[in-house]
Amino acid sequence: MRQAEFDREQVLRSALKAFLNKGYGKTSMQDLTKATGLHPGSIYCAFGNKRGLLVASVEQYKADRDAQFAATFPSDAPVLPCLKRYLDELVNECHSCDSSRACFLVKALNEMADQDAELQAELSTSLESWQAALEAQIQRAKDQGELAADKNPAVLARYLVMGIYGLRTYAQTHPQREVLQQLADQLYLSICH
Amino acid sequence: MRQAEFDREQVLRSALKAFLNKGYGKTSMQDLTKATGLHPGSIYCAFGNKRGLLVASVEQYKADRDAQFAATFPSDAPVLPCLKRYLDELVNECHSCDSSRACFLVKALNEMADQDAELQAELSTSLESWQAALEAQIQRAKDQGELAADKNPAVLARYLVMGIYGLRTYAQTHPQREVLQQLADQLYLSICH
DNA sequence: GACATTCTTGAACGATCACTCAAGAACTTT
DNA sequence: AAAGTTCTTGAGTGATCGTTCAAGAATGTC
Repeated sequence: MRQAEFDREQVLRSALKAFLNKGYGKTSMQDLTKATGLHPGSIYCAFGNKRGLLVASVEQYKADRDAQFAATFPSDAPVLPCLKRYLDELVNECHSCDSSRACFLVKALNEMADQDAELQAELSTSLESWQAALEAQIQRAKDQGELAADKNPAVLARYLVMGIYGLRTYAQTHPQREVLQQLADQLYLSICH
Repeated sequence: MRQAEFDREQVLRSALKAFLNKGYGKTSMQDLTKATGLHPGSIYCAFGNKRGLLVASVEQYKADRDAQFAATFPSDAPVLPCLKRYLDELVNECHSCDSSRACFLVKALNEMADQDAELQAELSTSLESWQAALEAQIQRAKDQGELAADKNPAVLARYLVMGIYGLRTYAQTHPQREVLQQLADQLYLSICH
């Protein structure tokens, strides 16, 4: 017996970065071997093919984001300050130079949806569960009296998701911190009134 | 002398549709010859190369959108009803089956920005001038007393652009009319208070 | 109707792509 | 330390890509 020599999570994060930089279609296997340090044969042994590496990268991304989400919204804390911090972190991420301004799920969806129905379905349900998690937090805020009783959490969550999509897109032409921060603040106020 | 046999505008709209369907990278010249009815040589004669066809398509798209914008915002009409109608048309467009849910400018920007700085700059300025046109309308609404005097047109226009980006992205996973219409209405209210 | 000019046609080219596989390297077991 | 097993290596494969170009078709001029 002999164990594989690479760290799967690290490989997936490297691949993800490569995909984010160039997009799936224009990331060649050569790019991926350089980014991950793995040779073609190893990649095909571990992930089947290029698409398999993308799928695995998506899952890793999802897991990382879920962990980050849970850390930002502790279950015993007031919700609205956490939401504010969540948006501030989003602004930071969009402002930073590395090309993680776009959400990987949305970017993959935009590029692949027309040609890969299966992947589209998986990405859609991931985004759906993210929206559901936001909705649950808004519901909790309502239950705790942080939000007016006449608010509809489902509607607010949808609007919030739309706003975050828009913010990430806007950041691609306007990465200036002040602009993004102002937009995020307006979005926050739209939710809280 | 002999004139070219194809209608340039129609060719560009066909090419644009092909690019929108598959994305620039995955639209092959074979796809483009089929979509436009032109043979490779004719395309290269008229537009230089594949990228040239994209650039020309972008310009055609821009011109078409500008005309549509001018038609939606007549200079002698009240602004807010026009804005409402503008958003309703957007909902219609996102709801329709053909794959024009994404703005071509944004789609191209997302796919090409990292690899084509020149195109990125052109797309950015196009989007900028669109935002400026929206800002001018909002300013006019303010001047005509349709909006409160303490509103900042530049800030509102930015927020509106962000919201439209978000709506178009949201439509890619949720093309249902009711959902999109509700989001558009919320966005409209965020602008008008 | 014949010549000159321009446009159209589509087969062919080099480059690049995702992917394969047989040989060598490295680790575990005995 | 030697054998056995698994992982690693990277040159090679067929397919597809964007692009070219020389020959043929169609138009305008005399």
